[in-house]
Amino acid sequence: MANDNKLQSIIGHCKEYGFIFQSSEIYDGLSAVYDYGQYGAELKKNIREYWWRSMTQMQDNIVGIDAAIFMHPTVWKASGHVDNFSDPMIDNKDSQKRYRVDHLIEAFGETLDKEKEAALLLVMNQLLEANDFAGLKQLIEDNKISCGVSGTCNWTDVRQFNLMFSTEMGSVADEANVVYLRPETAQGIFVNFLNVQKSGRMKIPFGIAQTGKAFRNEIVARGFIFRMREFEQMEMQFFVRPGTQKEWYEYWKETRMKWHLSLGISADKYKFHDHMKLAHYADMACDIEYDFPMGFKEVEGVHSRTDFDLKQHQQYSGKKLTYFDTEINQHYVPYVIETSIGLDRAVMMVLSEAYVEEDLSTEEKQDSRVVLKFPPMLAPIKLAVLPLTKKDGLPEIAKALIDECKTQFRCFYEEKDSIGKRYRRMDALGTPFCITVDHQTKEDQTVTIRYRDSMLQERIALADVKRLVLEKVQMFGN
RNA sequence: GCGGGAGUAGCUCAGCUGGUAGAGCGACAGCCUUCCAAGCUGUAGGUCGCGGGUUCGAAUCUCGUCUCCCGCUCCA
Repeated sequence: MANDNKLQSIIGHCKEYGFIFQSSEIYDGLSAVYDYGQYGAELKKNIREYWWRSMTQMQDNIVGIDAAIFMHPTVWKASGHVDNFSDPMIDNKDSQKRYRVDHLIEAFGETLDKEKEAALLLVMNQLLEANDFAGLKQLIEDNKISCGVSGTCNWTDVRQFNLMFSTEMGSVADEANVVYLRPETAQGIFVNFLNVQKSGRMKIPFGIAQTGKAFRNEIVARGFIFRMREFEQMEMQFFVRPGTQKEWYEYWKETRMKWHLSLGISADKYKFHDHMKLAHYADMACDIEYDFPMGFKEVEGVHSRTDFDLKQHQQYSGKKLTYFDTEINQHYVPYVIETSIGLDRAVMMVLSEAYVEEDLSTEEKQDSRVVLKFPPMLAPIKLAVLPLTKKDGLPEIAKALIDECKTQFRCFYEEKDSIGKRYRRMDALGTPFCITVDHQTKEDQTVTIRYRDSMLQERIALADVKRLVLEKVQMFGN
């Protein structure tokens, strides 16, 4: 319950302080679509940047690309999304339970003997292939398949939910011009596999990374920015020699977990969730789950995708997508290990982790603050410079310091209200460092630096500010 | 999609046995010149989510709709 309140508080805080707004709010909003505000955009950009540099700059054998959202429609036939990304569903009217039709029938099949089960599944698959929804409903009714909750056979019609958005390309809106908004970014990498490998003279094992928007027409999209219809993925496809996928899968599981821990988040907030039921392309798969305010939920997936995708594209395009491995003198279609993290989920994770309501009450008075304890490298604003008063030349000194620092990192200037109030405002935005310029600054060129998390203050030389902050906000220290 | 809850100022909410809106905080301007919010003065800001109905009159009653939250469901 307290966690429900925490999610509410975070959502409210995000809106009030310019991190995340609902899309089209003045028109009542658009369901499950959100906009990033002035600070949210900075935060998101910083997380993306940290991921990008971790996965490209810091790696010897991974390069980044930026593929288009639109792709040839056949891509999605080859990937299996046209056929598998839409699930026929049926509801039981009495229990209000919804089932995927294939799951419902398969579960019933397991109660039959082997022969009958096989016959049932054969019929089901034929009907699924033909998109014969009436036939599927008939099949359910003929077999008197009942709802596990209500026990009745009072079913709605079978309905289709296609999770891909589509639109038309070109001026003529006919069937031939339908294009999809990509439901995942991965295919942009697979179709460019040879382009990158050849032009970059890449040798296996190597990886291709990219970040970008993807779109899914979720039936129910909820949980703030956890499940949105338009979202951003950050993913990397690592191409390996067939047979070595197991070791690389383990390698990337571990490497990606280290990345998460490098955000300063403790290990007990994470767990791996191995997939028992694998997607059609995978031979091993797991999720990295983070303990969100609403419980452990997937933030990242690590999948061993085998050679499924490249083989499919090879088949559908008629183009060879093989690699010649000079070490073993062999042509082969590489196997792929995928790491795929939702950027918006990462934002939500970082926000959940950072958001703290602190009770600062003393015997004399009640006091509290809301503080976002972002890792400094991710904070939207790195440094606030605050003149203690707005006269006696203090603002001039403060502004000169800002001018000195703003080429390197985001700064914020504020002279209104009491110094304590300004500190608290910066806490609410997650600014890790505040510099206060006072009268003593004019005497000895020192200022007060105040730390967000500890609220401690110390006197440092004005000339050292830029270097000190730069050291603390860099992404990769020594 | 089903069930439950909610929508009034930037935020938290009051007003809801019908008579066209208030508080606290916040914001802005000024005073104070203060090293951890809540000192003083002043100002701005709301067709009460949207649409229809009942009524002389609707924030209030009623119907519809949109959005958000929770649970179920779903989730490559």
